[in-house]
Amino acid sequence: MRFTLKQLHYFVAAGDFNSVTKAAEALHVSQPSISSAILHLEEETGLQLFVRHHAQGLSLTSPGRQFMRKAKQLLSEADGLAHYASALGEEVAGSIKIAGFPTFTPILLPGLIKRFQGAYPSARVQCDEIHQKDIIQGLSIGKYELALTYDLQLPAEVEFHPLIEFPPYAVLGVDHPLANQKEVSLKELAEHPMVLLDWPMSREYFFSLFLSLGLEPQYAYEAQSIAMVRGLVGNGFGYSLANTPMANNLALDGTELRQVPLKENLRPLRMGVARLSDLRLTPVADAFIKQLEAQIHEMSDAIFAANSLSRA
Amino acid sequence: MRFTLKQLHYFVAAGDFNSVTKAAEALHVSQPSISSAILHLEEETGLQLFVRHHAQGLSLTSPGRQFMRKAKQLLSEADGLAHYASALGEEVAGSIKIAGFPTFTPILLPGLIKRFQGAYPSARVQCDEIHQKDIIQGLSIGKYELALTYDLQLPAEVEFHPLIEFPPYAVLGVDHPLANQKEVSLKELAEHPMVLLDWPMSREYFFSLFLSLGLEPQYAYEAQSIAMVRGLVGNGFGYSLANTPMANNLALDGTELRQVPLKENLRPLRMGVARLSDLRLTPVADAFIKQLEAQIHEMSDAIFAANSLSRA
DNA sequence: ATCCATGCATAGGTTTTACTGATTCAATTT
DNA sequence: AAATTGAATCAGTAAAACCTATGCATGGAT
Repeated sequence: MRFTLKQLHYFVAAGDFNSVTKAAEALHVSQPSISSAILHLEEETGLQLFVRHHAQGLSLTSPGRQFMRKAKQLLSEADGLAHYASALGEEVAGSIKIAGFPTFTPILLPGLIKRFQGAYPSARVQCDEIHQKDIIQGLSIGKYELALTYDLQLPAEVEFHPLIEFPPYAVLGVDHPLANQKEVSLKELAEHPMVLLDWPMSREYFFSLFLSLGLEPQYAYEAQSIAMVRGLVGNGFGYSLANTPMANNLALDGTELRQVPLKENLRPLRMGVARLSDLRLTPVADAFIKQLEAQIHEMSDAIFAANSLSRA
Repeated sequence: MRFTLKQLHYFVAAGDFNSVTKAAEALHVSQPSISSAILHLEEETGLQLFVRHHAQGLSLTSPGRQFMRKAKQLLSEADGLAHYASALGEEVAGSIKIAGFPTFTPILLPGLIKRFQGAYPSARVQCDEIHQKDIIQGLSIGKYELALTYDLQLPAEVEFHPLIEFPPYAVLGVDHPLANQKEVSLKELAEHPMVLLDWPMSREYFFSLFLSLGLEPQYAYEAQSIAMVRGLVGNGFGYSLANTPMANNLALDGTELRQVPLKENLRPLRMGVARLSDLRLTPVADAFIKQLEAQIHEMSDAIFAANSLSRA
């Protein structure tokens, strides 16, 4: 870098006033400061920027005027950067990049993002749907400012704020022998074939539920997506277990599903916001968390209503 | 200004390398220099730009990444300004603003500008047609880098390079009693009414020609433009005097004119390039002068040919 | 014509900032 | 446990930015 923003600033002021002295007064610095900034720029660019008039200031040369036009532009862009930075630090503006665990993200986030961007139009949300290991990795290298996930396998440097608990429930095809019960026990289910959501953390969690009661599930199918699990269950391949409440009881192929609560009081999953504990949050992130809490609050009512319906 | 380009540069390097130490090596400065630049920017913007990882460098936070994007942009624009300045100083680029005396400017410049911009496509010429007083004023305040004018009334700080001499000649309507002579003397002309080009410097110059022979012209009309002078002469209001050779012997209204040389050996006008003596010329200006000299050279041949024709 | 005022440039000295080498501190790897 | 990595901190120094005072050339007033 062969010049500083300060030098450009001094030069531009002198050019605007056609006077070193007036520029110095306006900028509250001494006259030699302005003078030397100009001299430095002239030296550096090899251009004669001003014609000096004895005892009556100076005036821009033709190249001086051309250089000044561009210099002003650069200064205003530098100013823009300063404003941009302070906006990032003080206002709800800019973008936030977050990670979401893939089970509930498609249910929770679309409405939340809509709500958030309605409240803060100059903010943007970008969410990656990824698994716990990548969430933790992404948080710790600062790739994501926040993550929406379960409090499982989180290391010490990640801070977790729980928002809602999801107890596990059974998902059954309408033709399943247990589909019409008000409740069903894991013990009963263990007799039947199960469709497993074969995801890193989910797999162990569901297995642990059976294990805690001394049971062992029979896997009929290990599917890689929730849509596939629901399709398989809808087509009678077996029951499945889930935590994330879903407001839709049709699989993608239109087959019908039942959500049935479990008799046993099993360890629920706690969903919440995870963040790096020593990372200062931006205003966007703070605002996003607030909107998230409100959204969860409203949704738990809706979920409760939906659950009531499915029970009826 | 709350940050310097250097700080941004250091920060961006650290962001690119995800390492303070690597950035320091790359920029050939010490590691604390980079560190403090980052700290300063974080302090100044109020943003946490990096997440520090013990013993394994650092990584950009989400706001850090956003800030870095803009910072890189600003740096590249600063670089652009540096290049722009050095182009102005070293290449034939940018624009040149010149002044031209209004008599010959419309004859000389259109072709010259065409030629010049053909040779240097990234250069622009802007010419004001103004009178001597404004030319001198404009040169001395650096408004014009060059002026094409006569060497009359030029102050000491203006340097003049003569290019061509224009002897005065008579302009007559075809029906003028003296129109068919090969040559005409001022003495003869002084008996007839004259159409005067009533311009500051021209007025005195033409008068001085008569004065030098102890004559006095009779002004029939004092016109404010060359077009008007030619129209009046063409319509028989009187003769006129001119220096600037013109390749067209029709007035704007189509009436015909004759150019007749003067018998007396009168002081010609010297046309040339004027510039402020202590103003360093840009490469554009230098190139323009060269093109001008070539143009004048070619045109004097053409003018000579035209004059011969008018004599025949 | 002389004197004063104007305004940029320069000089000398001081304060501020920037930079470096050495060290510390925390975590990671061996 | 020891060695290594890599950022932060510290203290000393070099550089730069800045200010006051002065010089110098000119324009305008008396």
